[in-house]
Amino acid sequence: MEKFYLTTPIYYVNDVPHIGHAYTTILADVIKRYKQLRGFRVFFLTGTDEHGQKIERSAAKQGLTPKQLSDAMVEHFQKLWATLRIEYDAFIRTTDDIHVRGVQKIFSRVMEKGDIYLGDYSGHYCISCENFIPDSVEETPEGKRTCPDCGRPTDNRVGEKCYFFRLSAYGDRLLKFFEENPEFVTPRSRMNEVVSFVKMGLRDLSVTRSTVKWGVPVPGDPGQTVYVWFDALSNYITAIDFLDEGERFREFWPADLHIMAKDILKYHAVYWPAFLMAAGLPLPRKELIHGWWLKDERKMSKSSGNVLDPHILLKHFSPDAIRYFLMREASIGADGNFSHEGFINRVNTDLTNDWANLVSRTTGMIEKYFANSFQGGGLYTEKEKEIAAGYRRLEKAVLELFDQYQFNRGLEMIFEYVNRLNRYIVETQPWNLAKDEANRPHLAGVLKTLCRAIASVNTLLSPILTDTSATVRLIFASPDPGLGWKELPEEFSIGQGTQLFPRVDSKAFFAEAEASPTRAAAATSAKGATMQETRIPDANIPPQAAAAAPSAESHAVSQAGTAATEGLIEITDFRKVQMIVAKVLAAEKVEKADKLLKLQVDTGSDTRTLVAGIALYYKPEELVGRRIIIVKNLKPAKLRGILSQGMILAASDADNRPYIPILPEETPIGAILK
RNA sequence: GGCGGCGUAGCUCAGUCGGUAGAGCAGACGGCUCAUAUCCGUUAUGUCGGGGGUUCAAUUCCCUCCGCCGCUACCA
Repeated sequence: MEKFYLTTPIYYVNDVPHIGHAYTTILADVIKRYKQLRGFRVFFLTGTDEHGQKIERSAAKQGLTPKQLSDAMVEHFQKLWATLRIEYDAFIRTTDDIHVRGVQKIFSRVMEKGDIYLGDYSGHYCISCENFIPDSVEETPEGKRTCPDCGRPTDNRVGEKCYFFRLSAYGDRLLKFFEENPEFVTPRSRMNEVVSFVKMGLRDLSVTRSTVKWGVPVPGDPGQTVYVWFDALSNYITAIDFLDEGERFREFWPADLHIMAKDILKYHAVYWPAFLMAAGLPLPRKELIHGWWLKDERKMSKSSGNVLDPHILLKHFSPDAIRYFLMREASIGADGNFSHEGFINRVNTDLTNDWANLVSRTTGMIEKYFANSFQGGGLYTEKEKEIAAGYRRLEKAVLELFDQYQFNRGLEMIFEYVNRLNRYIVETQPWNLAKDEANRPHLAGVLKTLCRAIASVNTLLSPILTDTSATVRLIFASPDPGLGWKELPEEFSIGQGTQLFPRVDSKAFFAEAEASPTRAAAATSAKGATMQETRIPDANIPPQAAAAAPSAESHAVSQAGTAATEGLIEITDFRKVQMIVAKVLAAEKVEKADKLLKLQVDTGSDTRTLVAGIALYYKPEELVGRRIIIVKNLKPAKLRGILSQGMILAASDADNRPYIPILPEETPIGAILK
């Protein structure tokens, strides 16, 4: 029996589980059950990431130890997984002893090999981001540096020593591996992203922190703790007894499938394989990258308050309905869109009207015409044979799709067949056959064919519809849970039919959903399932209000949309942009950059650095002493390693040549433009 | 700015290695009554993002423009 080892990311416990976590984990569970159906010996791992300063702090805030906080959060996750019928084989916590010691073992091994070295780093460090400031970030006149990620000034030199992983040495080996295993990352577009990332060159990675106490101590150097990725990614092997390289490890490693959302691709597809190469371990076979769930076309986020809490769905829908919707509605790789209308529609149409109703009308007729028990044989025509043949064709096609994790397309085909069965009932008209005693054998043949078809289809649905498939199996007394056309005997009885999927009344649902204050309880960031959320040092989550999604206001306006108001903004929108007068104190060209000028400006309230792409047209000395207009509240961004805290306003012609408005000498510095 | 992808019925999407397009949902009409007012059949609509080119013929190939998404950058 072939083995199959699959994993979800371990979820960071700074937040309660949201729909993104649920999606990843349900997907994993569906794959597990499907693989079992195909005869694999499956091991399914999930868990939680519990280390880091963030946990340390929020625990302190609540008067708890980090472990106590983690324990409470872990309970949330495990409860939800149980409710959603997730059957994992192991739940790893990074605070587990087996993990801590396992990480230390890998660390030591890589260090002995020489790929982890003690760096003599004496630069700046940002405490809040737990990150080093690269040397390319220049010092301010006061000897401070600004963190490129959060914009906070810092002159901390706490990280004078830390350990680095020699990632730079693995670029070629990674590229070779990608070339030989083009299917390593699925879908292909994600593989391409990884390849181009590696081709741009890799820098060594700091893998420890002396500032973080809540973590795995570095062996032989307890002042240092192992940092995020080295700690977290290792769970995939520590959980299966890497520590003593026990039977489970020897049996299941390498993993056959790592599942994750797109935001942690780089860490899994670049760092993780490199770590494993360094440790001399085989690499995982495949990584499946899925998209995020959008809510009504918009990204879910705490700030938008549109995060979807699985618990609210569970109040109205069965776990099967939720599992079905998530698997049916999004194709792997693309972002899925979640709307309550779409959800209700999908569940009512497919599950209630088509599938449950098919079961219901079949059981109803068997009860009515045969008192739930078939005695004697049946008459079978070409049509009945075609139903069986149709199932065999269906199963072949569906297995091919499921093998590629294309559950949405497989389910689509299954429901085409369900429709075929409903049509078959109309074509054969059992209620008319029942009127004439002479037709009894044919009537029996029709209904028994339906039983066999339903029992067969039910198996295909069983990885997704865990509860109802068990019920259906009971009703039709089909003992064999395996695949294939179910050859039920000629004489058998069925159980009492039940209502598999109660119809959800959308009006009632919305009335209730509007009334319940969804936001408060479960406000969380709802990227897909992310291993680390805020532990990702350079996660680059795009700012919410920025280009991607229209703001609520502008959306509403365009919806209301007469032509006259199209594209117009409210005065409140305008006021969000703080434009002020600033004086240029100093200007210089940025090294190794043709177009960039670095400016020091006085904003009236502070002195800050701006970088502007104007070097082709303005000389530094032209600008010094001038009063210009800047956007003060623009999110800082690093350009060429320099943090730009704002933006110069300039007119721009068709060739992108800038024309900077220069204000009169007497304009007060810091004056607001409005 | 670079690389990649996308833009097809009111909605969600499939598809065409060139011969003017489909599936589900929503809509309209009809049929059945076994079933959770469910099921089955018939059916309207699309200048297949705009423009140009190659061709007997383009939605499908090429160019260009517009819009959107992803990664990335000396956009901020």
